[in-house]
Amino acid sequence: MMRTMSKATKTRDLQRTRGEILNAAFAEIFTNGFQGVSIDKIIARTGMTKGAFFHQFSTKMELGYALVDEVLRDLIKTRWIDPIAEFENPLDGIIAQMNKLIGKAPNDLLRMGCPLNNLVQEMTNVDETFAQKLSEVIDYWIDGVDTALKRGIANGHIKDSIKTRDAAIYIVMFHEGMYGFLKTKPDHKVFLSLFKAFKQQLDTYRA
Amino acid sequence: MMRTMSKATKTRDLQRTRGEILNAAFAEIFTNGFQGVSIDKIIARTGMTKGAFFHQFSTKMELGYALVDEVLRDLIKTRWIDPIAEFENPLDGIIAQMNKLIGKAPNDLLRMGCPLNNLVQEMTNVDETFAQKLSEVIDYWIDGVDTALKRGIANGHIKDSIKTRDAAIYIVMFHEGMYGFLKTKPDHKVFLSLFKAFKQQLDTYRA
DNA sequence: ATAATTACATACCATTTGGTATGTTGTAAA
DNA sequence: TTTACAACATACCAAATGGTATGTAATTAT
Repeated sequence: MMRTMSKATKTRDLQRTRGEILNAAFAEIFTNGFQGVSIDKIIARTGMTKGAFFHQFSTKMELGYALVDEVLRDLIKTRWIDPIAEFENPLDGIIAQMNKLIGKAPNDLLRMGCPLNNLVQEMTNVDETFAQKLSEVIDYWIDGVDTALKRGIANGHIKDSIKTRDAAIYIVMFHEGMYGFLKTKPDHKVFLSLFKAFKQQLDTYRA
Repeated sequence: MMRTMSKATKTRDLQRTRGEILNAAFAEIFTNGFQGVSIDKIIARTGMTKGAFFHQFSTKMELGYALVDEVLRDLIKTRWIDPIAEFENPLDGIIAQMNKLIGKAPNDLLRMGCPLNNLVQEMTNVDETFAQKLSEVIDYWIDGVDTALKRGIANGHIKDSIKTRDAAIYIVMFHEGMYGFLKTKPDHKVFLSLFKAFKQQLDTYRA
């Protein structure tokens, strides 16, 4: 019969271990890039061994794929899609969230860029499967924005003449472009300058 | 006395060798990233040996620095700055060049992105000197656009109320953002969608 | 013409890398 | 309680990596 664990915490837990490895990998890859990180460094960060690693992932590439599917996708959802739903006017939500997550980020965080965008730029040309999975997350993001904009139209906050998919593409591209650009110039003045142009564009969508 | 070379072409030429290595490195790094490329692969492409390589560059990093300083900077000048000067209205020049170099590029080239942006995203967080040198090239680009816009104001094509540096930052960011975004979605429709928004923004600068 | 130097070639090396083979022990079903 | 397997740990390996030491021939200065 099925028994949920009792006594002390289990010392061996497949999913927990997987999560810890993915977290360590995320941090390492975020700062050094996928190709700049070794499996040894990742497991060193977790305190585990190669046995644990290769029990979860058959190759380094598989770890990368899992990271995109299981971590990055969720990150986009949590940071850029779900919060927008809290706003009655999705345009205000998008603007508020950009200001919160990018505009108010410290400079050393800005220099690290966007985990998703970093991988897109590094890996798209290197590995086909990587490219596909990253593209799926981008699409997921675009779809999320698209849906939010459609809600804005139904809400009466956005002109119904606006082509929501085109607008969503612009919005996502601007997020990633901004992230990428601020890596070289992690300056609040630069953010404000770009932010202003972004808001102007979004204003043209308003009903 | 100084004699320019005669007879056959010199078999040994420091600058020529350096150029060949830099060209091979550029191609390799463009497709695999800096960290994804080995010195062996670069010299294999040139047909030279390690002796030649390390006579020019003391480390792999030094090659990267030289690539930014001696190749990427010139690429930006040739592709994105000089051509604009041919147009009386710089805004038209910027738009025409974007359409020419990105809009009319084949899909497999679009998937490779921008050599400069690729390196920015990959290396800024990895190596401080790399970040600095890349930042200098970005600044060089921004300065070039800034100068062009100022000429547009003097020309009477651009409103003199426009803050040219802010506009230049927006323009350069949009180029790199577009390049980066099209890596995941190398689709002409997507280009047109973004291109339209870009042109709309530039229209707000016109006198 | 000769010597000195520079531009490269060759051979080699310590370390790191992704990956494997094999052991050991916690855990759950029978 | 035993059995069986799953979740790891340990030890090891071939290949690739960045880099060096040293040799040699082309070029330049004397």
